[in-house]
Amino acid sequence: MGRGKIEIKRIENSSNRQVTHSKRRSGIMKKAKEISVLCDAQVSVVIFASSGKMHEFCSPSTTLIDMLDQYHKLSGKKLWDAKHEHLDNEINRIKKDNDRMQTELRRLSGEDITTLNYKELMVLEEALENGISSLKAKQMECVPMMRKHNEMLEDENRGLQFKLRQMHLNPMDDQNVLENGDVYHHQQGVGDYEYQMPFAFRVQPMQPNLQDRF
Amino acid sequence: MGRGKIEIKRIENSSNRQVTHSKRRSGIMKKAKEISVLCDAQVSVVIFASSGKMHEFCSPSTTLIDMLDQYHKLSGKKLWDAKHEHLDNEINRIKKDNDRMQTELRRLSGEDITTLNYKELMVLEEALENGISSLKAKQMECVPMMRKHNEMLEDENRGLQFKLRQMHLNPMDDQNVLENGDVYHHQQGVGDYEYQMPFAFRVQPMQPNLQDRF
DNA sequence: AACTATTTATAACT
DNA sequence: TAGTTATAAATAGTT
Repeated sequence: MGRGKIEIKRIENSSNRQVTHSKRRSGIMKKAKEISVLCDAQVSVVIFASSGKMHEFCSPSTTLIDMLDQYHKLSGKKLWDAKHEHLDNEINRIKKDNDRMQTELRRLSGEDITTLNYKELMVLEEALENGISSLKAKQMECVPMMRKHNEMLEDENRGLQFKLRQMHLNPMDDQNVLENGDVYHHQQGVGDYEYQMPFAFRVQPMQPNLQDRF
Repeated sequence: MGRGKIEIKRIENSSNRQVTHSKRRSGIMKKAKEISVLCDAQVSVVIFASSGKMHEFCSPSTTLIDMLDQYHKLSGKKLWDAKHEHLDNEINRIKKDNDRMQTELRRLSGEDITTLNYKELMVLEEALENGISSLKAKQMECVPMMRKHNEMLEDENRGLQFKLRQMHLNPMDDQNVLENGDVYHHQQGVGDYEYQMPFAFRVQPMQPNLQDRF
């Protein structure tokens, strides 16, 4: 393609060679860019002139490093030294572990179990039941602590209610002004008659249903 | 260059894209070879199709590794170190994920929960309960299949018992020799009186407790 | 670096 | 999928 056909062999004239290099290089780079766009391909071109100058093209969707990674995987040829290979292997190993655990977690949470057969479902069920029973055992250990906590809350409750009663008996006292500066107002549903009742009948645990979990 | 001019943008038709990829790729490879000969250049071309297939050209006087070494020197871009760092980062990231999932799995199986507080235990419990309920739902889908299987087993059971009774009525007949060549012997706990009873009273499901799981 | 005659690449078609 | 052909694009030799 040109004024005359040329034989494909080294151009001896250095100047001509340089010109042809420049022209053809830009041609190749253009073609590389075009195929990457037209065909959604990842392309890397690296050209060293005999002068030592380097030129490169890499499709914008990727990097040379990523391409070399893929090259490594697909061709099987080892481009890196042993150290990199070791890291690569470790990544693969950990990734496998990762996938395995991810699958297991998903299954334990009830997702992606449609492909499991009956036997696998039974194994899964056993694992879940074991987890539940261990958990219940652990929760049992909390009972005494929870009871103590409950008692503390009840005490506090009594104290607060006492304070409220005091305020009612002595309205507009200093104690009537709460700590944040707001003036106390009656809460809905709290009748005055409550303040005449003995403490013991009025105190309610603040989390009455908590012990239902055990 | 062709029957018509085309715009340089992704070819949507997959088949056309593949054909164009193949044609243009061979064009680029040819050009790469030509410039390497004509201009005494070192050229590396690597192309990944969107299908994942890889093709490469490397001028015969060198190797990809040598070229990457030169690239390293000339561009100043650290392919190795960058690669190394990149791998290290990825390993750390994945390892963190790994640890997180491992902990979660251990907790779901009831281990290492002594350090959890009450709130965390409740979250865990909820996860386990959700898993169980999803699982039960899935198991319910198996009921019809299991029932069918049960019926098949019961039928087979009837057939076998009938065969056994025949052998008892006609001892040392041809039928007395089982298919695998063994001679039939009484099984423990099967009394002769059974063979006088109507079928319907003797047949038992082979896995009587199977349905208890549901 | 620009031009252009010619070769080469390839888009559409078979 | 591979081969053909009309046309677009690349480029060798020239200015």
